[in-house]
Amino acid sequence: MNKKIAGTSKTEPTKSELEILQVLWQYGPSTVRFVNDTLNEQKRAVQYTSTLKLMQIMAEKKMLKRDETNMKHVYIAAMEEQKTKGFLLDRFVDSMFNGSASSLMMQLLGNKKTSAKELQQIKDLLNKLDKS
Amino acid sequence: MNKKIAGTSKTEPTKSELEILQVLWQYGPSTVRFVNDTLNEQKRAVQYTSTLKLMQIMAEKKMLKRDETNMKHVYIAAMEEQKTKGFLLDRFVDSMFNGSASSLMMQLLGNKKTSAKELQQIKDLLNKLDKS
DNA sequence: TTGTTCGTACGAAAAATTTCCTACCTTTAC
DNA sequence: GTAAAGGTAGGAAATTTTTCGTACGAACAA
Repeated sequence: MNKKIAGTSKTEPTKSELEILQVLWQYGPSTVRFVNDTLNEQKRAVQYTSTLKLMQIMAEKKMLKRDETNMKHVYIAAMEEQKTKGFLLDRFVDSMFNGSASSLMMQLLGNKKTSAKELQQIKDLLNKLDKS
Repeated sequence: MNKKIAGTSKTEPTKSELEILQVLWQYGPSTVRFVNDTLNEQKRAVQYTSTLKLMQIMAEKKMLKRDETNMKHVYIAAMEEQKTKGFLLDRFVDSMFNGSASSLMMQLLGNKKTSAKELQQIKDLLNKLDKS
């Protein structure tokens, strides 16, 4: 009746946590200062200590590792980018499109004018899959 | 300072709200009882009054409309399925894949989950886009 | 009638998430 | 040396989201 999917780890990043992960994935191991600056620049206003606190929590949860040898601690994403994105994407497709990738594509292509270049890349991708 | 949410159109369903929207999109106008039963069957254990409360809140926020002519109120999704899904998908792609549809595809197809049939449907879709 | 079942309304608690204040230490500039 | 700048830790508050208890009215069967 109320079944959980086997293997679903409890490590599910919240929205803010995901933002931080994105920065670490994109730029690699970083200090809190750098992450915070990047967030403020790319996303939204947020206080230094808020980012700090969140990253500390994430480290506790083992989402991040950190190098404390220096005073400026350096944080590293402990969740793999591909795995995490794959997991989240799967769940997104499941809950929003009944697990149908083509439904998602339809929505994606119908909704937004995807550039010709994007389209071509997708086609190439599909062709590659054919041949392998 | 702010007392009402009504005007503040924050068109962003939470996780639970989205679950309810899905039921209404899938089955059309429904009573709380039906939605609650469906959630318990398809998703997870949740008390009737919890679902009721949430749907009342959603009605306040204008996410749902409701017909009160009968004792059993009937709720209707006020957010369009396509629009909402499109919006959420866009945001998902933007935040997770830098807005790149092909990156998303790559990730999606890299996951073993996509069937051959799905692949074919996606190809057909792309071909259709070519011709139009 | 009467009691059981099913419905809504409302308040508030509980839980989850996010934010920031304060204390205190280290490094750097002068 | 001293002050300013920049760092961490931790607690607590603020917010958002979710859950549920309680009250009470309507429907319905016996």
